[in-house]
Amino acid sequence: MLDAGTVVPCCPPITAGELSQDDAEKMAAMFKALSDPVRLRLFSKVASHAGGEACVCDISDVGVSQPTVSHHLKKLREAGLLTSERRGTWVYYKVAPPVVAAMSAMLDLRT
Amino acid sequence: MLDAGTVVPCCPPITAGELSQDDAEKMAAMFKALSDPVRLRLFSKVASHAGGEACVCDISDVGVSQPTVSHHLKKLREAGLLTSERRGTWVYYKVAPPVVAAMSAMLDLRT
DNA sequence: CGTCTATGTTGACACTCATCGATACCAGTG
DNA sequence: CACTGGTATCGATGAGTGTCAACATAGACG
Repeated sequence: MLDAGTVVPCCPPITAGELSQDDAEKMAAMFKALSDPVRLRLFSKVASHAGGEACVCDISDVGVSQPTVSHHLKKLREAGLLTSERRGTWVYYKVAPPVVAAMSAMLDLRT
Repeated sequence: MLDAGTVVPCCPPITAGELSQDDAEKMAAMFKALSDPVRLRLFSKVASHAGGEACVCDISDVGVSQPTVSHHLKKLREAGLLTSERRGTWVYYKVAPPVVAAMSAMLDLRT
């Protein structure tokens, strides 16, 4: 699939040195995934759900149509921030802790 | 100016609960500022510079034209991630720690 | 198999954005 | 004052993106 499960966190804190072109593109793609209000809300709904996991049906009331929700979830998946799994009728999304941790660590300003 | 110095960090870790529409829009705007490779590189150059501060002339070799660099720095300023100050001939940009810290804290997955 | 519900995909459209050349603004220096 | 170098703004353009309606797919159930 397009799950981008191979995305590997890459970078030390920004204070540690300039990003390479490559690293900048990788990290920018992750930030871009969270750069839309609808995606941020979907992401927060999954992350704050019990076990960091939620069914699409539990989180899809964000004010846009169902295809749009699906589209945004795909973006979050491709960015490596979420993973998805089908269990019977429903599809469950859960957060990918390593990737999120990499973003958080990059913005850590402690020297 | 448009410095958006009034942008206030708002949000607890995503694991703590769903974001409101308003908070989602605020945070999305910050993430969007870092969602471009050129901006990320500019930001990392400033953040990794001595004192978290750098002259535009020190950081503008990112492979795009001077107007484009200026445009991206403006975006980072408007998002509240950087502040700027003119000192004589040169303009210096420095990181805005509270805003960056808010983004980092939001992605903290500890429960 | 047929049907129903949940989710993903496609195609189209309006809108935003990154980029550049040209130009304007600002502060020294002569 | 004119001139020069650093930075910001403007206008245009091509690429990218969020959104929806329509359709497709997948599993459950009879």
